[in-house]
Amino acid sequence: MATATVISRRQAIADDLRTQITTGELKGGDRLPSETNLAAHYQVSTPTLRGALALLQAEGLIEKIHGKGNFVRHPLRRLTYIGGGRTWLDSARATPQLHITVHTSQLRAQGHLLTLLQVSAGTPLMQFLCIRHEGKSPHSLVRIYIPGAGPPPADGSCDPPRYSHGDIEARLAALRPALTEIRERVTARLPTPQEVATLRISPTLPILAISRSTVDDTGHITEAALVVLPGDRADAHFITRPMTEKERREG
Amino acid sequence: MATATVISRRQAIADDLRTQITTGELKGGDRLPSETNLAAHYQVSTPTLRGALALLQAEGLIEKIHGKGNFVRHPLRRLTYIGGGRTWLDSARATPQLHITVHTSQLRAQGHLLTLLQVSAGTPLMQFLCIRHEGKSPHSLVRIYIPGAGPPPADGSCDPPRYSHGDIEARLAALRPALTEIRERVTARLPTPQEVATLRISPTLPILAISRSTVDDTGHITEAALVVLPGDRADAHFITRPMTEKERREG
DNA sequence: GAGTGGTCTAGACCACGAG
DNA sequence: TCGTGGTCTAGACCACTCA
Repeated sequence: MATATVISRRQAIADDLRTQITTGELKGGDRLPSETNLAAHYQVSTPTLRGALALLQAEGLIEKIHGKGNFVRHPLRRLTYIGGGRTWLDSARATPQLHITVHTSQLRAQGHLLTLLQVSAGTPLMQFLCIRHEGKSPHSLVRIYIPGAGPPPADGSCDPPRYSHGDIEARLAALRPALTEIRERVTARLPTPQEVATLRISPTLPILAISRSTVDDTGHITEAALVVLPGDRADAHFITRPMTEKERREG
Repeated sequence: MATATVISRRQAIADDLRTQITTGELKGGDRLPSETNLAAHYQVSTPTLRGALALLQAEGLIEKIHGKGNFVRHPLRRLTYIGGGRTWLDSARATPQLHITVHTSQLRAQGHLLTLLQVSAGTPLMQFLCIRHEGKSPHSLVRIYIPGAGPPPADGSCDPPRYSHGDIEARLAALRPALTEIRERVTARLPTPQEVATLRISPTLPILAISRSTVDDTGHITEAALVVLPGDRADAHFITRPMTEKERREG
């Protein structure tokens, strides 16, 4: 019995659309026909057709935008996060057409931030929410936290002060000379519904999540960051010098 | 407008089942009620209920077995890969009940191994395929490659020589004093069908993949490894000492 | 308001596993 | 054979985008 390869309808449709995309018949930025039309064309019901599109979305080939349509993604520009504090500088140089929007806010430490920053609950924090864009599509997401209140707002205004990404770079660079080590914890997980929305990715597209703590020579954490990198467009590099014999015994 | 959190039916059901699992109301190995019964209990249609189960499967909480039912996975023992060459020693100590099976083979370099090991096609390699088990379930997977032929088989026998995991550790440790750096490239991706089979995981469970190259002081790669860690049961830590000013200028 | 995707329904039929 | 999960249908209704 050659039941070995029972190709489901959604697989067959996904295969067809995938070859149209990879052969260039459908180019990056193109809008697909509406799901209703596609369903009629392939003679399947809409849920089945949506199953096919979900596969393509999980592969990062298409982008679904509610109310507008399904769009072929531009060929993915792979970005490399570099560990050890050399993080965004190199990649920003390598791909200058990426731009970053920053939202600044102040909040008080709670939840997982307590362990990440090693502070007690209620400690004031500056949060920098940085979203990288490639063209009009969101690419990746970083939240940077710095303990201690930033410059207070002029009056009772709710608007936090505005910072550019350059400001943050400068501020982080200023912290560097005194630091003793950078700890980076890397996990692979599915995106949260929130991340699905802001990054417009599939709920089944793996996320490379990095939580980074920068420790100064007094043992305090001067900065922490939560980096969210969709797995289809980013990876991370770490280069480590070997420990000496002495370090290995003590470590 | 409080449209911010419209919880879908499948999310609500997944949340309910998830808390039942994490609180221990449903234990590892338990079989869930049939999808038809669950759908009746939650008063939803079967496709909706299956959507909820798909979420739990992607999180690694349940395992679907066609024709038998849906089963709660045994609680996951989280393991930490430590970068920079201190890789398996610490974690093995921390969880001694994990055991590792090693399959040794010889092959000739080709494909992606060429760039990983920086050798030319056809170079003989030793491959150590290490599978970690926790009890009877496979946990994670490492392939270690060392350029150069190992001890040749006694005669024409196809069986490669057998090594224990300790042998490999010893061999890697012997390489360490002369090495200059370890490069680790970390990605998040979906598992290959092969990995789905050998690790018995969901096709939508994110994988943390690490490819590691160990470079000696002559610039040659003495060892490389491909580490496959299911995202629900492992993460990776990297600790970096900061570069000096001199290093930063040169780097 | 017109058109789009997002979610859901209440069934149907097929494929697999075990007795 | 029976109960299970896997796939699919032909609609319905809601939410979002844009003119």
